[in-house]
Amino acid sequence: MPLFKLIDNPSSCLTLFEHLITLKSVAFDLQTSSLDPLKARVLGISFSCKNKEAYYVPIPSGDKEGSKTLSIFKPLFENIRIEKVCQNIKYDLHVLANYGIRLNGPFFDTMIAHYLLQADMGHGLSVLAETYLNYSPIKLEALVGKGKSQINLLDLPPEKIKDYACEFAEITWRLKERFAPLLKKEGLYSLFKNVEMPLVCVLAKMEREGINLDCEGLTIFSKELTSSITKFEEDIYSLAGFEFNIASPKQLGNVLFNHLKLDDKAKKTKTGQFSTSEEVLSKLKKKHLIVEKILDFRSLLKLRSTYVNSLPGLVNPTTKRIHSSFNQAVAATGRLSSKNPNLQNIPIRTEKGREVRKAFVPKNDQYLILAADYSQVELRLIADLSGDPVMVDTFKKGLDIHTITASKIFNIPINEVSREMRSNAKTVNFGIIYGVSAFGLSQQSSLSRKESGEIIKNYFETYPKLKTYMDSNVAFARKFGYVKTVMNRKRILKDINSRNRVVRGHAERNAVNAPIQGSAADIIKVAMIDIDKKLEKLGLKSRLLLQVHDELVFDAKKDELELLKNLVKNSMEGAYSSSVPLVVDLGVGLNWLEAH
DNA sequence: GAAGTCACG
DNA sequence: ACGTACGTGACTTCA
Repeated sequence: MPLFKLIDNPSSCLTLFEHLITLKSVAFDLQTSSLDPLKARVLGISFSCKNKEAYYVPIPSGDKEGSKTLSIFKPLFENIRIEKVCQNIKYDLHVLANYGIRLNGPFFDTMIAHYLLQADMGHGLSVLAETYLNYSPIKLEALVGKGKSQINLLDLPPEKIKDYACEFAEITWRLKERFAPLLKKEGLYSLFKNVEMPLVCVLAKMEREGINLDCEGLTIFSKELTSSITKFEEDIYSLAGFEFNIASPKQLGNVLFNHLKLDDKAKKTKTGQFSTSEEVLSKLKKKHLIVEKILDFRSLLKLRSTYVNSLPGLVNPTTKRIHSSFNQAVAATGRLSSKNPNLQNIPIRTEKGREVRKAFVPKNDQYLILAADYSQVELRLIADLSGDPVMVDTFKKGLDIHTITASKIFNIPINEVSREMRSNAKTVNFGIIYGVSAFGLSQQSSLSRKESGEIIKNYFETYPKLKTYMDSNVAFARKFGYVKTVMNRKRILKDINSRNRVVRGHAERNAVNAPIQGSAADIIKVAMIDIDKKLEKLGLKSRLLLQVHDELVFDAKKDELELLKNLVKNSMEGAYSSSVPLVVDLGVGLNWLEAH
């Protein structure tokens, strides 16, 4: 039987603290009043630093006393010599920050450790315990119930929480013991120690900082959208001859293909329904006036529901800012993701969409928005990694890669490259990163399938080492079952030797794409850590707010602007030494759109 | 809760 | 003859 002990009086708290402070590493877990890290209060802390042993310290309710118990452990949390072992440490970082406690590293986050070991599996504590410790932990549900009758941990006495909380910390401890040697064995320890763990703090700061939103602007825009939407709705009903729910793909498909018979061999989705996707509808524009109206209607509806109407509701009433959360352990390639709200997919491609981006504004009139983005970072990386002399040369000379590509694949002088040619070349360049096929390229561009095939052939003749590089990635994956990035991040490709060619094809494209997308992710993470360190060291007021894969967004204090621009550019461009220069473009403005 | 669609890099 | 570009998250409909 494990030793799980309830520590519920001041003197035993002190004894526990005096023990823990002598250790090199401590696992802990917080029980809290809310899943929202910015408002959660601590109800209890469990500690473990030994197999089969853990302690649960309940925090009495009422802020004053809560702070008192927490303050006993504050020197432990802030000690920079004691490793803190947690499952999803960013959450604990936030909750302790709510009490003015700064949780200091070194950190060992078991969730992120496992993300590096097996990116495309789940990283929840119970899955990990089952997989690595052959043990099924008590479910939170067993304590608080589920659905409507779910209660808050607040309403449970400490004795009922003790076993659950102790177990959580003890499992976290044991997972660390498993994962630390595995990370070393797999060559992932440096990425873990020097990139992912320091990044946790940076992300926590970004989330806590939030970003300012111009809600009034959005309210006005929402009214505009609504009147356009109503107009389109009326037009669509009259063109169809009756009313229906345009937002229902099922009803829409019925109207377009059964009533109006716009296409005899209309594409179906995998469930047998008519597809009404933008891709399908775009090709039917010429057949009937209704089609374009539907496309416009849908794009406006999307803007209104996903952004214009919902973002203001996500402004935190206390801070008056939007606090997204950045997930460090979901994207299989090593990228971050953003949710609640997702600030990595704010519109920019259409005129109406850009109105949304305008609503992201500086903290106050002493600040501006600074946006810094890597120019074609993935193509530069593929040039670097393949060592293709033609592509490397193009970037070294600072030439426009898409124009040069067009000139070479269409075999015409640079100054005769048309807009359409450049655009097609750009599509091919992107296609390369994704693992092109003639079909895929023809879908994305104005080219036929045959033309696409020829262009891909030309492309690889132009950049011969790119083909070699892509093939070698696939061959590597076949042999070892994974591919890796410049910082040794791995992506396991279990289907790379599958007998099913669709499944295998997907894995093969991943073998090409993951090292590129993942390396770009590694590099911007290094830059973020470096920038954060410098902002801190110089005591600047400017703040990193968002990361959008190849872009960083800042609240830039006006009197720090020049300094900040230099600092950011240098950190980003210097985050990786490549045989081709990494180039960062900077933009400044009164909102996020202007900063581009 | 799955499916379809669409916003971004 | 097959199915077909990489990675995410959020909203609406509908069973």
